[in-house]
Amino acid sequence: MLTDQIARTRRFYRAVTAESGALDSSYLGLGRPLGPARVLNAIGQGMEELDQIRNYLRIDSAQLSRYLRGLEDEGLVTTRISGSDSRCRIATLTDAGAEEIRSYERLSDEQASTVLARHPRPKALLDAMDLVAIAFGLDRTRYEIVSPSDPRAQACLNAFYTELSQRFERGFDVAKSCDPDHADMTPPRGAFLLMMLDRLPIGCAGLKGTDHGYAEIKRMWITPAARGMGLTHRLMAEIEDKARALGINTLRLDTNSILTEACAYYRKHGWTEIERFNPDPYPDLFFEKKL
Amino acid sequence: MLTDQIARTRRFYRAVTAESGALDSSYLGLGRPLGPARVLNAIGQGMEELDQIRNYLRIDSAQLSRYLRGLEDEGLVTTRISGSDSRCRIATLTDAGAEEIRSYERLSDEQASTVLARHPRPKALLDAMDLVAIAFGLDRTRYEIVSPSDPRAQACLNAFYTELSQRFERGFDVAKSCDPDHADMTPPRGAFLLMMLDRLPIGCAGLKGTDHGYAEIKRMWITPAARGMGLTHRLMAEIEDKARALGINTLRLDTNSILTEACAYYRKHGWTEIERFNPDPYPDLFFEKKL
DNA sequence: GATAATCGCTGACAATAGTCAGATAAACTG
DNA sequence: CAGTTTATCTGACTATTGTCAGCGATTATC
Repeated sequence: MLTDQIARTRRFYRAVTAESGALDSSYLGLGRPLGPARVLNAIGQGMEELDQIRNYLRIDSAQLSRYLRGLEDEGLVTTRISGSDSRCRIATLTDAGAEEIRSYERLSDEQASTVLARHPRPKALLDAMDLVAIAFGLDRTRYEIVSPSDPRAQACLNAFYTELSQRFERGFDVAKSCDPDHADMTPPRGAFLLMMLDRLPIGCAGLKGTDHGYAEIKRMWITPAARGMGLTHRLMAEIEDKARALGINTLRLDTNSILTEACAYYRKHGWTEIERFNPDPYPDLFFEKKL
Repeated sequence: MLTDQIARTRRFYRAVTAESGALDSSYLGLGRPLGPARVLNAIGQGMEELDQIRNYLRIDSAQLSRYLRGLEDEGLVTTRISGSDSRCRIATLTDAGAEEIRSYERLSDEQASTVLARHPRPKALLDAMDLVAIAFGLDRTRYEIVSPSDPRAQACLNAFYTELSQRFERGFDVAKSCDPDHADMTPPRGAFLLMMLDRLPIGCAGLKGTDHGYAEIKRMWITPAARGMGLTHRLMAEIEDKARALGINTLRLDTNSILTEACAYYRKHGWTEIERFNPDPYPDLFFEKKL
């Protein structure tokens, strides 16, 4: 049975490497050799320090130097000396470079939508791709502090509310819940944290400042495809760090005993159950943690 | 929402290309440049005609020639002139070549099991990988006629029986069903057909010869990850071809009205409902088709 | 403030991959 | 059987990628 699982995994690898042959060559669709194209693309993804680019693309310093000079000659990239350490250099796209990146993006988008369009069950395929992408990308997650009204934050929140309304017997209506003021979840009073993989959010958590000597954790959510992989712990650790950085030393949160995984997590990780501290109708369990 | 789907698809691509960088270099783990390694591997996969190899690897004729000569010099491959067309050549692995392939296989197996071992929900990951692999590999399906006792056939049949026992209200017990004699599903009386993707079966169908002027289609099954993509039709077309080749001109089958997708398919594709023609307790619908 | 370490650059190669124009032999076509 | 097509191979290049040693300039270390 294990050999069967290995065979399935290898079949997957074969399928995607066969498929992504087409993807790799789309880099080349721009009529540029792979090396410089990858560098241009890395810069377009926001990588600036040469060190970072070298590390990501795993190319030699001499190689990168030559690629960069080539891209500079073509007027796609400029480099300047870093302010903080004048040994280091920073690469930036010129307008022409940015335009070239955009055309690459368009091409990739087209390819992606072709893949989806060709499939009779795009939703199932997307879910499967999410699971795989998250499984493989766990080490590349990043955090971002955004406004609670950021569209990516809103997307997470909507998914969260939808899930609550399905899990709670009597449904869930945000309007009836204590929806935190945006100001309370914005620095310096609080924060709203997104966990990102590539450019998509896979989880969120809100830190709501109060005037009562503690802050609350609100709207803690991880996308279903990413559950069971210890991401909750990472996200909580990250938001606790943020809280400490804001000078907060007591955290509270409310939850519902229906959300068994969450409750188990809190009990196991230094949270202690306390008395109800707000009138919100949905929660029935309340926790506190000293930082 | 569509842009979101595209972003998810592209995240998937990024994840697997980042991941399969490791995979690609495992080719190189053998200490051989990518080109010759790919050729060696293609031959190891059973590709023999140079034309076929060139086509699969998309490499130039001159290039392949040189790679082959290099592999010959190393004693990993021999080439001989094809019997049917002496312009063509056939490449075969030597023992040393086969051993090198095996060490590559071991490496790939190890990598695959590492990926699985690292994941907290290997079953979900495997299901997702299957779905993706099948979606991407649809054009590479092959058919194979095997004995019904072949382990791959047995794996399909067990999956089929398990599914039936879940879908039928009173469960399913093969022993109580009319389990066809293996001889009836073996040429020249009949056949057992596997639909393969890479080296794994994704579906099966049995053709059971009888002495009553017709043959029966039995044990028609497609793996869940591959459903909704028109594979039933392909598999049915293939087995009808096989039936014709065996000189069969009337097909019958039995099914249960619970299996709504299957019934809808039969009605739509030239099958006409007929009276019960066997005493099997599980089916309640009977079809016939003239070829 | 001397010494060591780091960063990016250039030069000099070596290895690998891709391309094209014939050459040769075999097979197909009428 | 002459002419054409096909499959493979060789030679001659070019393009691309990978590697190493060493050079200035700058920064870290003691």
